[in-house]
Amino acid sequence: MNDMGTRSGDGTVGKALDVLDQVAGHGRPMRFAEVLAASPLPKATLYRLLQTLVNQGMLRLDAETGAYSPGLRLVRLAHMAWARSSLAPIARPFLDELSKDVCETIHLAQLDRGQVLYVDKRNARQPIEMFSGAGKVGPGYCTGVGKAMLAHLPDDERAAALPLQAFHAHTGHTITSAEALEAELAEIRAAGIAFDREEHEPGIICIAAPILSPGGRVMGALSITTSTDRRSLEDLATLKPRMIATAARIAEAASAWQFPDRTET
Amino acid sequence: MNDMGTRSGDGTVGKALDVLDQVAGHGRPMRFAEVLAASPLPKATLYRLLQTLVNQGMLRLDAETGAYSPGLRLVRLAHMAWARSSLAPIARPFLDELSKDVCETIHLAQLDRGQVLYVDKRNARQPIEMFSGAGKVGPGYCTGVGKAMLAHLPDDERAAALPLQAFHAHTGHTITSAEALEAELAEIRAAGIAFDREEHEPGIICIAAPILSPGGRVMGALSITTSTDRRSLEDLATLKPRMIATAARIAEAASAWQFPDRTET
DNA sequence: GGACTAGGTTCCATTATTTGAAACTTTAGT
DNA sequence: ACTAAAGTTTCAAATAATGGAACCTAGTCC
Repeated sequence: MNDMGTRSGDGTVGKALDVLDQVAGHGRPMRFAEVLAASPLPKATLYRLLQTLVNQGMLRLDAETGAYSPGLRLVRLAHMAWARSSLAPIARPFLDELSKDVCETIHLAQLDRGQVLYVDKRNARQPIEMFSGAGKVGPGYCTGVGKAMLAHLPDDERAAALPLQAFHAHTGHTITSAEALEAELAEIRAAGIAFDREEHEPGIICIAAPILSPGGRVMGALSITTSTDRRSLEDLATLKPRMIATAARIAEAASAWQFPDRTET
Repeated sequence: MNDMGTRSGDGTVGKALDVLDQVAGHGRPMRFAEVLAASPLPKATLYRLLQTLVNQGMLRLDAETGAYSPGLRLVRLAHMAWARSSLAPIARPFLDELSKDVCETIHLAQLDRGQVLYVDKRNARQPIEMFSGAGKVGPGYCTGVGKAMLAHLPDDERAAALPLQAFHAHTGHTITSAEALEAELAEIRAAGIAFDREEHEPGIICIAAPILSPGGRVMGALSITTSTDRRSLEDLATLKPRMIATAARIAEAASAWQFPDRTET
């Protein structure tokens, strides 16, 4: 519903993946007509595309209801992607430790096209909520992790990421312009830490630290979230050293995990 | 000019997904030349396909090393697929309970083209091993969950699934022919429960129950795994009532979760 | 230093694949 | 039985994919 100029249709494959996103992103199984209504593609084209995707196991077509839903092949790919391309497996022990330490919700996130992609999570209460946390996306401009990562992006990438932000005013505290965000990012860069001051949800605040490679590249970010009636921002700020330390240890572990190829300059 | 027996075939999209599988399935980032060597596609074609996949965020191309790895967009899709098309989110509380009850490894699995796809897992010791369990695939003919699911498949689907089995003799106990498997499946169907009698790994046994919809369709299976030096098969068998009960409750919860469409006949 | 080599990228005429309006079939509603 | 809507197939035209070969580029060897 926000910015339309999404992925430029990379030929047939692009279209197919768009359809996949469409169907997978929808909250429940979609009938053909529904998909058709939501897609710019003509009937016949869409039809064959869906057929192909089902054939490939990326979508599942329920014979009973004739509705499409994400296929199990995605779960398989999912595993591979998460296990190898995300910080989550590496960061897990550190998150566990931090979680035991401070009893608050913890997020581990990475940046994907200017958006925040949560790749792991620890809940205050529950031992662990598995996939339920991993894979979710959120806005970059009004979350702690988002701002922490954007702040430390190289100039050109940051310039590319800012126009992708929706700048929707979720609350009265939300930053709603690229200029204001740039200013905030500069502060965050200087401070080494980011805060979410009820910018996304009223009553919800967080402190976030970027995870930077030895070369200074942004690898991800982690955050501790709480609510204003449990803790104050000042209170959260006292966690800064622990967050920085944890972020550093994750970065170190991630670098060590690098394959014996060329490491960074 | 495609009379050579390509498995996928489905036009450009099929090829692209094959490449995706190839790269994601490989244990570590792949350089272009590596992918090329492992692919039947000509250089230029592969090159453009990879470009497209990177463009679409399904793969990531590390600028430093020029190596391809799974992209974060997959993680996003992953989440959706897992959250909506698998039993895992629904079954979680029941698995937790069962896990607390019996202190053994528990698996939740679904069937994907005759193969077992594990969608959730509880470890005996460790709190939870996250993705490390979900997304993995295993053989259908020599695992408890696999046999439990195959046993309750409708005749035509079972007939389609059996030829997909590898029937590799992992151990001396492995069932190595379709006929023998059919006989075992009939027994399992009658007993309502399946055992893995060291058929996959020596010393590893398990008891597995199918999760059947009210209409009798196979939705998945769950299993409790242990080793012969900790428990005997007879010992495991005493867990049967609890497994059946848990499976029934999961099935019920899953049915209740069905969207207000047409429910099963 | 120069020339060799392997990995990576681009060109472009050819060709297969995709396209989509429309016709057709099936399913659901009255 | 009739009608409307959803789903499926057809086929000529248009488009996008193809892949052999040329072309870079960076590293290596003599």
